[in-house]
Amino acid sequence: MPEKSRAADRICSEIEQAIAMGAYEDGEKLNEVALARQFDVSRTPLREALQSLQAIGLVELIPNRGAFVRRPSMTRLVEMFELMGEMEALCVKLATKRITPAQRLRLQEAARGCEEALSEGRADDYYAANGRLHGVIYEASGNEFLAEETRRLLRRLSPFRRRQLDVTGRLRASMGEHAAILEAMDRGEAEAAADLMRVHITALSRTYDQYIAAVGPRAEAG
Amino acid sequence: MPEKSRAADRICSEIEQAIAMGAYEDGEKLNEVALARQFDVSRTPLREALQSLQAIGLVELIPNRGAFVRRPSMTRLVEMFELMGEMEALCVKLATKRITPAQRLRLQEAARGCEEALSEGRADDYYAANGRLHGVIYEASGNEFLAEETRRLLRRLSPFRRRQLDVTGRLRASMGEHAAILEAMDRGEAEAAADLMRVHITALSRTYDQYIAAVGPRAEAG
DNA sequence: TTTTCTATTTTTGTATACAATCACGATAGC
DNA sequence: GCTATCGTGATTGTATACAAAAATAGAAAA
Repeated sequence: MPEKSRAADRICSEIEQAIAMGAYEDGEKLNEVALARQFDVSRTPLREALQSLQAIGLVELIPNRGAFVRRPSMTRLVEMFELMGEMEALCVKLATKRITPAQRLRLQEAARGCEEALSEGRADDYYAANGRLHGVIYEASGNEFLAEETRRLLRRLSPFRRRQLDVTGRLRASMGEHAAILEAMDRGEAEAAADLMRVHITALSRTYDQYIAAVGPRAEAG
Repeated sequence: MPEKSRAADRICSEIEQAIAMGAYEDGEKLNEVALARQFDVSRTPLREALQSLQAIGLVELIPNRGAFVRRPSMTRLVEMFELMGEMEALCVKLATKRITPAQRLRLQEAARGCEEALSEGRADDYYAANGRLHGVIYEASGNEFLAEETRRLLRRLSPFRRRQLDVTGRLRASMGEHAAILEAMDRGEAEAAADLMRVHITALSRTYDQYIAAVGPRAEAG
């Protein structure tokens, strides 16, 4: 697999990772030439990467001033999760009314995938199936724009995710919540399903809290 | 007022306007050198502008392929408004519980501003006060991230807005809806206030429909 | 000491040059 | 005739050079 083209993208990912790992202080200024030297590229692709990072919200670009790291505080992560929960809840609410038979099948398939992966203790498979399940719900909302924005927020939260934390007892509980959501959807109870999803995401958020508390506001990168 | 620095920003605004006005076909490829010549700049700031436009969702950048115009269809605009309505409704729901006394004062001030502007027939003042009113609600949600994302979506919708369309009878109706929302908030009825806001935004969306229908999928820029 | 202005240095923004990749058409093979 | 391969031109990605703006430091004045 060639991992070549688009230096800008590669740099963006690396810096994203570094910021999430706490390698930079919040508000810290990023020096373009220094970073360019560090990644062994010119300033051109580096500046592109900085713009991409701004789109993700990890840096703020101030004209004629430079790029400043915007590392989300714990408060902000909670805020982001509050919105994530509401958006997923909205997806479920709309999906309950709009889901197509084909989508319902894929939803059930994903749910089965979660069950099997969990019973066999395959964490990676569980996360994959879990991702499919949520993805189908976004799609079934019938609002492609909402689906895109939800995926975008998910991606924005992902660098701060630590899967291992889920592996305790949370995984099994998560399964049960999925089942409850799907049942509510089957009964056509949109609001109930939405509420369950909101709680489901909020519960997820707590594992992030633990991560943040563990890593702290300032941690070293590998 | 100096309108100088940051050619990239200027270009971005101009292209944004052009796309909104229908100067480009959806899916049309944007040639970098041609655009650079057109705006009399080099490719460097032009490419920055294209990235900014991608962040707004008006173009899609495909690696090694180029920039392609993504003009929202009527369907997509409706989808965007559906989400906008839900986000504003969420802001109201949270604000009902979390609003501070100071914010409540500013909310009432903005509402008064709307009334006065309307009674005096000053449309511009109305839009300004209306913007303040919604802005205070975003802020009062107590979720700064939600507020930012809502503002971002508002900005993303704004190029497709045509104020004149509101001036018919919609303006007065809008006022009444504001009043109803604020009253529900005062009574602490979060869900009711949220529902009112959702309807309020949806009603707004219909004026956009009219605009789209009038301008058509392909219109000429000024 | 504090402030303000200025000269210098640093850093950002833009233009240009070069390299890599893609699109397209011609040609060869089946 | 159809497909595949290759070569050429066009287009995107990156590096470098230059211009403009801001940060810094130092000196002069209050």
